[in-house]
Amino acid sequence: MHDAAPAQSATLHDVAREAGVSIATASRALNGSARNVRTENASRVRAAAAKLAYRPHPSAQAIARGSTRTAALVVGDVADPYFSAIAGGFSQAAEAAGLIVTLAVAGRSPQRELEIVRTLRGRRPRVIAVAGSRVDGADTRGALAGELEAYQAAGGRVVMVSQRDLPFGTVTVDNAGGAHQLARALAGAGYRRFAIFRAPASVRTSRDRCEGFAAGLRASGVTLDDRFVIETEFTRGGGYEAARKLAERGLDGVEIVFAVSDVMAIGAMTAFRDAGFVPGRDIAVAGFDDIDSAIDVTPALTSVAVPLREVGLAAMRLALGDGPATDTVQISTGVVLRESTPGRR
Amino acid sequence: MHDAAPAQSATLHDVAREAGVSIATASRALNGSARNVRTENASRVRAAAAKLAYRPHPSAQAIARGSTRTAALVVGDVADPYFSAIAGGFSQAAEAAGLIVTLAVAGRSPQRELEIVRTLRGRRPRVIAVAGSRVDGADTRGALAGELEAYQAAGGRVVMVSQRDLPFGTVTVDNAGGAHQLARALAGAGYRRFAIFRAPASVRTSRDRCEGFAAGLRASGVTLDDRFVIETEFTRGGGYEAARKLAERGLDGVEIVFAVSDVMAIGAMTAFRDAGFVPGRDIAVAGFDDIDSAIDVTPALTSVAVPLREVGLAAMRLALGDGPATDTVQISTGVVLRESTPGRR
DNA sequence: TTGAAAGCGGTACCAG
DNA sequence: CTGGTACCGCTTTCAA
Repeated sequence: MHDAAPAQSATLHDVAREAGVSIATASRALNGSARNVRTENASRVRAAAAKLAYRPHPSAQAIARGSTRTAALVVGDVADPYFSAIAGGFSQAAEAAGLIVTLAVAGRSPQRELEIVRTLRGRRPRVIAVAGSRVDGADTRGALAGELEAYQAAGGRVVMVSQRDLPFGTVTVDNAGGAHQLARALAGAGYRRFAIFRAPASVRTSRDRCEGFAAGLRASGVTLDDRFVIETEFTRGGGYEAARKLAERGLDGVEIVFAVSDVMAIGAMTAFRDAGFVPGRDIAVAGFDDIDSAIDVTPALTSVAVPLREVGLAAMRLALGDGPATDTVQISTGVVLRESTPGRR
Repeated sequence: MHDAAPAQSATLHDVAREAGVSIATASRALNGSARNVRTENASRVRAAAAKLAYRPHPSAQAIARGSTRTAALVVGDVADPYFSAIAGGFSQAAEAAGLIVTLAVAGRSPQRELEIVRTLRGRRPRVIAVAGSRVDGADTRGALAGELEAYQAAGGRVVMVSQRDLPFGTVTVDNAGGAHQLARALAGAGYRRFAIFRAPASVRTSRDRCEGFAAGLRASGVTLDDRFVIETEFTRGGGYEAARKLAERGLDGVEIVFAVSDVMAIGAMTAFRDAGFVPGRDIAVAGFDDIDSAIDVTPALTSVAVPLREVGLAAMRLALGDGPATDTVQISTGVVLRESTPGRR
């Protein structure tokens, strides 16, 4: 006994034969634009299709009409709540538009990101959205831009999520503005001795937040001691490490830490606690993003709310909209004060 | 001035012409199986391809060779750390295998899940992995099974993630066993008056964990009062609500809550705290999954560790492996005791 | 309204 | 080893 040949799924051809019409008619009845099929024929075709469990072959359609029904999203790391929230919004909007989402994970490497965009482009999605952390000065940047430009020239829609540094449609988050406001609010709450946990300067998001924060302090007349601007990894682990070191030195007189992302801030809080300091009492902590778990940690984390789902939705809308392909949509942010920064005095 | 025609990307045809060879040779040089192209020709073709920035058209390849290079993953909700961790593992393994991941979000609705699988199937991915929360008794179950069977009969690989209740390859998590061990450990720590926060009985994962836990209590000689088996939503909000109500009644003498997932448990802890009870001191809490944030909440959450990334990896391996299409891989779980259950006495 | 037929971008078999 | 060519499944003129 040998393997049964895998049952091939029915093709349009089969449906047409079953319905006793030409394959052209079948095509028109099942998908077609101008509905010019006699109702009787149409229903016979539909019946045949149902009977045979016919499914159109998207690849065939794609190649025949020169366009697909997919939207591609590149993220740094799906498991990071920042990206997964964006992905949630994006895929919701995509589904609403009848598009299937193709997800690629770049693992925060510009090199990998470039490879991915190259591959993706070959698949001719209707839109490519890139939500990785843009990194300055990467030698791959020019190549990435070139790849995306070529894709766009061939009719694709490009959307960048985060900062505008390439000439494509962009959904920006008001990182600098949010950080500025946060700094003012914290200075207003009486804090004077700040530390900042930031990612390497090449990470744009981190840099923008950091600069906005510094500007906000300046505007509030607070001096920021550069020794306390600590560079670490843009992850929970990075936040943990930075906090651990600071705690080892007995906090060095620092009253409050601003970490450029909530995951870093949360890691930092745990590190402080592990070292015997009570976050919110011995040391205040603030983050950025307002991810879901910000309200579930103790004390609840002060943060800058970024409507991440909305960012994903906006990216899709921008891609599908008929505005110029280089529009920028700015998503605004807002300070949320919680118990991790009770204030001084 | 009118729109420039979108620059079409180069086709194999163009490459062949540029290289001065036939399109068949070009195809062989660029992709082909048996490499039987004179080296000189091969390099000319490659040069031409590079010059023209040629990318093979996956849809065309798919239709020509009758198979795609994609793997589809259906999840309940990308933004849920449970699913996003699985998605992370899955896409890592997929990339390693040269497959592109197509992600669909079913929003925890069996109806939507069915529609999605239908659509997905049409796209002929190499594998379809379904990680949604399997729900018993949904009238769509038979239809789902039928759809997947047809897909499999046509040569596709199906992998279910969670429990084995359909005759496909399955990655199961030892939900019952882990919950059983957890119950024994907690009973051993001196707890006697338990409450359980569970999802509706139709949600298999929840039921398995619940039953395993109850069995573990029985094995430890602890009686579980049915009044304290509380049904709620399988989300953070569900955990929060259940805890809020319990707190309203002054905890009713309950010493410890087992929530069938960490997100529920974390929501519950926040609710207890909001109501003025200190988790870990006034009321112990345990969860399941051991998601990342379990160690960042206060007190750190006792849980059952489920290696979620590993689940995703295993799903992909199972799909690509050449074992029988109905293999089951069991992912084992382990109790992690933390400060949210300090023990009594 | 309908069918025939010419592609869409590639693959693979078959002679040469 | 290489080119010619028949498809793959579907869409879309073009005539009838």
